[in-house]
Amino acid sequence: MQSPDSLQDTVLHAAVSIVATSGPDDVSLREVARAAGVSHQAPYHHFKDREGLFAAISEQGFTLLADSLHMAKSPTREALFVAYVTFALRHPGHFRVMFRKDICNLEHYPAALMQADRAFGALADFVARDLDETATIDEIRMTATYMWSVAHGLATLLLDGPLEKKIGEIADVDEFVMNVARLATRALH
Amino acid sequence: MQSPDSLQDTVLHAAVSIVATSGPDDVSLREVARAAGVSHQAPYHHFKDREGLFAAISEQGFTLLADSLHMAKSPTREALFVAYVTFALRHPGHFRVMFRKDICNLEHYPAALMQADRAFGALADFVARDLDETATIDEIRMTATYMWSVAHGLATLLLDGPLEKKIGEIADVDEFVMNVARLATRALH
DNA sequence: ATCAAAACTTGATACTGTCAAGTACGTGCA
DNA sequence: TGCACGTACTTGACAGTATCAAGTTTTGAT
Repeated sequence: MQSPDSLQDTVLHAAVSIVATSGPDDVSLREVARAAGVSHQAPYHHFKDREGLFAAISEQGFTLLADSLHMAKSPTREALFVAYVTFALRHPGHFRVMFRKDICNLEHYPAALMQADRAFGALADFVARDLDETATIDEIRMTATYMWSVAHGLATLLLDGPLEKKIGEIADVDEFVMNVARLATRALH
Repeated sequence: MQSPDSLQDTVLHAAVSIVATSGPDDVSLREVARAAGVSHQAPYHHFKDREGLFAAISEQGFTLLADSLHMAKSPTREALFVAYVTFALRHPGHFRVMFRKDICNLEHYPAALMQADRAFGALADFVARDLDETATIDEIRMTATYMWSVAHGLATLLLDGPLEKKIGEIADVDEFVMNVARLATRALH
């Protein structure tokens, strides 16, 4: 995207790029150091360890996602779906890390956790506004879980799953996502 | 589960167990070799390399999943959902590998791919039978994608995602899954 | 009994994350 | 000006890893 200046940005950018093309397992601190033209230990001054690097990617990713979801002013249900899936497809280098608790447990990174909560808050707020006032807490929670599941499932299946190879056959991916979104929202009254 | 006898089974079992508790990244061929009490190179006689080991896990997992989905004789829509999610929660050591294309590209493992197709075929067949005859190919494909997305999204969010920490609060996980399934199927007429 | 293949071992190489100890440099302060 | 100190970075070392190569043992069919 941009041309980063600080080593911190350079390393982060290189790592996201590797995740986007290969996956998190192929991110090596020594390789991003080489990519930045510095010694193998230089990145450790900006990230505590490998997990810290992934935490930074997660935080940036959830910030972008939360912004995307909040951006949709007076969104429709379909618009939220599409925003979620679109984020995943346009930022694979972030999305592939954000939910990988095994490589980065967000519980240990409050700043990242806050951005994650902000993203999920956008969905919860929408659902609370969208359902009529007779809805119980359980109904709201169930509905939010449902919406999130569809969007997350579709995003992961499109991005890395068996649907990926069929994307080529789909003329307009955005329209396909929108159609699934329309189908999904039919479950809500 | 069982007490495996052959080294191949022992190694496979140990790997699945590590994935279930820690994740695929913590699977080391040397560690499973140690667990089996053999030299660090012994596993290579049964699996071409690390990816081959994951392919074997995937094949076993998709076999189990396909069996589960086919097992549900004259299934309801909800039963299929529940079967999928239940499989993920009861076989995390398999499920966490089956969709990780970065550590194991099924395209290179025909036997595993066949089991995967068998699992997805179960869903596709059901959808084709479930929709009325006026449904177009696109509608069938869209519906199958939708159902799969909900089930897959819910499974991953429950297993590894932010919903996991809330599982404790959910009195009856099976009932919770069933309720989401009921909500999801309301989208289908 | 023999012989070839399968199952397994030992050894080496190149990579990784990370600890430990250094060096270079800018900035505030006396 | 000089000097102390923290930040950014380097060099070096260690243990762990996947995997190649080459050996040895075990086994099973003829």
